[in-house]
Amino acid sequence: MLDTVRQSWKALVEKELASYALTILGKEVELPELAVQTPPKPELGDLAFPLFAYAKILRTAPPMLAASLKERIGKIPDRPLGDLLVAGSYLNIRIDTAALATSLSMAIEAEGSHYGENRSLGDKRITIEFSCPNTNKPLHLGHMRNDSIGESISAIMKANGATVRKVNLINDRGVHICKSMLAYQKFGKGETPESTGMKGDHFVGKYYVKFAAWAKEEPSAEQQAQEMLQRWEEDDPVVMELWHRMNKWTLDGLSESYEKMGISFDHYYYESETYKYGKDEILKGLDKGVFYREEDGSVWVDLENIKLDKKVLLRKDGTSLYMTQDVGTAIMRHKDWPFDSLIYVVASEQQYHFKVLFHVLALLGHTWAEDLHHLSYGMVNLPDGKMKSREGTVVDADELLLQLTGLAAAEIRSKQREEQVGDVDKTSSAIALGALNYYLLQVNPLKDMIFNPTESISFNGNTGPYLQYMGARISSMLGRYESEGGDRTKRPFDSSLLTLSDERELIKQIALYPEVVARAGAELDPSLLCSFLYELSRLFSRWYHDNPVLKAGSDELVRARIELSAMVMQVLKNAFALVGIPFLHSM
RNA sequence: GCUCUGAUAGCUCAGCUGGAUAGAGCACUUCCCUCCUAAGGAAGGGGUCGGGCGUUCGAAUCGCCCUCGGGGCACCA
Repeated sequence: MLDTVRQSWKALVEKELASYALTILGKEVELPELAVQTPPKPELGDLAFPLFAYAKILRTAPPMLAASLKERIGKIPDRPLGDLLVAGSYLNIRIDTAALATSLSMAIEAEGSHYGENRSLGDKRITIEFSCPNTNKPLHLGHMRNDSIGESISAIMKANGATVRKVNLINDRGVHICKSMLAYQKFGKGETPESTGMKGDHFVGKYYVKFAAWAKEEPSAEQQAQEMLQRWEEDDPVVMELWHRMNKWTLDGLSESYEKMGISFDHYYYESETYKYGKDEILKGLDKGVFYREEDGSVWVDLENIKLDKKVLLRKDGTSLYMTQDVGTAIMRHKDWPFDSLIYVVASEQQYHFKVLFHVLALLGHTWAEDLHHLSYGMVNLPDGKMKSREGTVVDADELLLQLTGLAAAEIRSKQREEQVGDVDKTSSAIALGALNYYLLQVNPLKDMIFNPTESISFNGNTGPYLQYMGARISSMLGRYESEGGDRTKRPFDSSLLTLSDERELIKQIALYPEVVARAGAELDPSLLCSFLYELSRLFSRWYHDNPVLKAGSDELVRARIELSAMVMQVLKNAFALVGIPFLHSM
């Protein structure tokens, strides 16, 4: 909505520049495109057009040019509403925020939870793969970053008009899975998650750790695990029974974690079912002549034209590899649910793998291979270095969430807010989740991030709970307004009363929201929404601290400020939904 | 060796399709609850934007070189 205003001013200034050029030079000239910027301070207006670039061509000093343009445009009778300002070498515009507020209010009223969405992705069908845990241990912080990003990007793509299918590929086979099975067989003594009261994934994880300890003393441990894998591949009934049982334990545990973290999927794939896929596809490529066979029987792809090396696609014994599987699963997924685009949310260490994978799929002639994306995210490190499972520095997901929830509950109690909050457990879980998602999504996905436990459990400053607090404050304010007989659906309201600098800033920020949604989608970057949210909350916070809303004086001013607050709340709600922050009416 | 990626305040991060005195949060020093929830607000100190050269009227932002950090380059996943 802000963009419409911006574009109409830009077109107008460009037109006047051209006409000015004609007057000065007596002929038409090609002028550089006009840049539209935001002035650094509110006093300088809302839009800025730097004029440096025209000085030479028009033989006019930029401040002079700004003054001329101001005069010319000022005379145009049907120009857009707003004031023109000359600020040094810039021509600035103070837009008519009252008019903007009126149209925003109508738009938000009409669109509600859909305000900010767009149809830029049309009805594009996008499959998004994320999470993809192993079934031998519980989730840790690294998974949480993956899950937060995956869930958020899915929501963002939907908000940009796409139809999204979220898929999870469970890594439930392989030698690492056999390790926990083997350790359980040797040391488990028949205990179960039920008998020990442990969550299934933690229970299985315990045996994975146990295997590592045991392998230090028993040299044949690794080999025994390999043998078990062999038996698994041969469908040995004893191994299969154990495998089914232990996988169920882990998956039940993971489901519980997902549920708590607000993560869900439209479809689960299991590597035990997909790991043999892909072989036929590779052979098809061989027939087509896009791959080649070495003398020893292995199948390769030459990646010279994308400036990479050669890559094996099938072993000499004809068996599959990681790459083979991924080729197979991509094709199978497309058969299951024909997509236009596929996004993999996978750590940045696999960039090479995906470059090759996408190229191989293109070589096989799949048209959809042109729209494959690796949403690569950086590692999560701790202040004193990397997380290392061997050194026990891994931050466990369930534990962290539990700790955060406990702290939130303690905060509610210390403020004696139990009564207003109602369900303390539910509210503290929501606060914990908001804190965690915001902390993880705040950083640009591409970058490595440092997870500071002390900072992450703080609810002050630039945090999820700060945002939730602003939402809750507005909610209770609106509640009071209505309980005191106010009617906030009554329209129109007098937007011309919103003249304070902070009010103008808030109106612009609200108007900016749809653009942020679009950009977050285009750049696959939820952190843009986090920055936006923080800025919106900070503006609101400052404004309502200094300016009474319910006690503003006149009914009209109260009504106008209530409307502004309600708009902020709706935008907070909508944006929260895209970054996994639960909206709270009270906290 | 080849390649991708990063370096901004003591710490964690924004800003990077070039533009006006480089912004937040935390931490530190002050101040503000007879007033809609102080999970808040205000003020202050703190920066040669890793270094150099270049392009430009103008560079944290673009290009080249260098330094340092992280990843990747398996018939592992």
